[in-house]
Amino acid sequence: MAPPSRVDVLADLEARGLVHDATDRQALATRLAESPVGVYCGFDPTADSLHAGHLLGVLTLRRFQRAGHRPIAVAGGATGMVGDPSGRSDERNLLDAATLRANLAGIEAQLRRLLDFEDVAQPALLVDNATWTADVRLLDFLRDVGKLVTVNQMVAKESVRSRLAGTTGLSFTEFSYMLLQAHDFLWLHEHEGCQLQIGGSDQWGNITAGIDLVRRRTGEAVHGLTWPLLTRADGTKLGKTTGGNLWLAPGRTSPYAFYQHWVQVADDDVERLLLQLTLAEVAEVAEVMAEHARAPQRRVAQARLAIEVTALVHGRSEAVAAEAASRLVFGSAVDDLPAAAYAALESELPTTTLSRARLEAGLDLAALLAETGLTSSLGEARRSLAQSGIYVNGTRPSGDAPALTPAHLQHDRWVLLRRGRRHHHLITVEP
RNA sequence: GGGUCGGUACCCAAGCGGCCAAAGGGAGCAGACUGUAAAUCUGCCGGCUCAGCCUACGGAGGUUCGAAUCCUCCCCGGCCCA
Repeated sequence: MAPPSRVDVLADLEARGLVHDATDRQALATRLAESPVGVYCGFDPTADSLHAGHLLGVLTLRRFQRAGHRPIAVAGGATGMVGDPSGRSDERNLLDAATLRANLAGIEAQLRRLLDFEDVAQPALLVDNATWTADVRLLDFLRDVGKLVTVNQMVAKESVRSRLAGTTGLSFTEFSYMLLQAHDFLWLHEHEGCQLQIGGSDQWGNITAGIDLVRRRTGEAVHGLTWPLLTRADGTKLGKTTGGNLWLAPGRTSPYAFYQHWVQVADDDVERLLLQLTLAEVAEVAEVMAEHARAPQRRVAQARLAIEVTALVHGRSEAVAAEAASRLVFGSAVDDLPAAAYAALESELPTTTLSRARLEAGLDLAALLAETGLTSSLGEARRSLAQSGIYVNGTRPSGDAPALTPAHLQHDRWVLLRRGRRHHHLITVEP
């Protein structure tokens, strides 16, 4: 099925539940129909990798691109120096220049892989707002930008208001963030033909600040659109794992762990995630959901979500490998896997290599669990053991101080450890 | 600058000289039930060489047999006044 045309993007976004707020929808629709427009979304380098939350921005840019518009991804080399107060209850710590540079390089590389720069009609554009901001002189900025914005308007923005009302306060630096972002929109409008800024709903205030600035400076009407923040059905934040964020960088969150996160998504969330985090057409998602409804225990919707999102971020072959490993490990007969299966698991599961000598000497299982990181401490290892939460090759060990011995080796080489229902770790012994 | 209130474990939040590794809630983890879902019930939930010890209640000192709790100074934040 063909992606929506230039004209229907809006309707498609709405069908996916991706429109939280938009400026004059009629005017925006008209403008989108007229001719391709530049669409801008910013990504601030708060870490050296993007995380699951950023996927919405990336994908929405892609949706516009597929519909024939021009995506402009802005890496916030300038705004990242200041820190966006939106949606935060306390003051950010400023990043030092070296960290910022490293972060910027990290997310720029990811954006390059996630967006299409080859597309002949409307190749994506990736820019760093530091290129047009770094050399702006303070006095010029105050005269050209500051003069066009009243503090009254700024104070009225939700992001500022909540901080003024809260217990933490707001530094002038963060207060100014909005002006920088507004200035970005103005610059992109004047130099790159940008007509539309998109972002999460927490960006609404910053986006409208930019729209106002453009109107005052140029008299032209530009547009804004936000999507609802990515949350779970129960309202809690999505894209967080136990260890923190769900990162796109494979070094921080392995493709297998990334894949697993999406397979484990709740039924109540899976449809929305399919709509919002994959490029599958709306009608197709409906089909998947219908199949899922017929046999929810098969979890076809979650499986589809996981493979799609993982493929998007890590590439098809990584996604397929993660899926295959998942099937092996969550399949029924874990104690009867062929050697080839174990070999495949080595590159997917977190793995620890032990010397044969250590194993022959007899290894305290609790200590090993802590060593491998399957449990976060020795204490937790003992607790899990006592609570029957640990499995060796799919079987619960018995006894007060269970040990790992050569007898546990499968194919004379591997042991599969598991904590709870879904945390696996592979032990490999040198041949 | 003055006054005042506050800074407790991942988060919120009690404690206000010993019974405090610190109530309660949330999050998280495990078990039962399941479908790698939700809901529910149960247990756990700082670390360790684990009947004990160590680290911890913004920071540094001090009083005391003993301090998260009292005193001094400092740092950070809110509010009010200037």
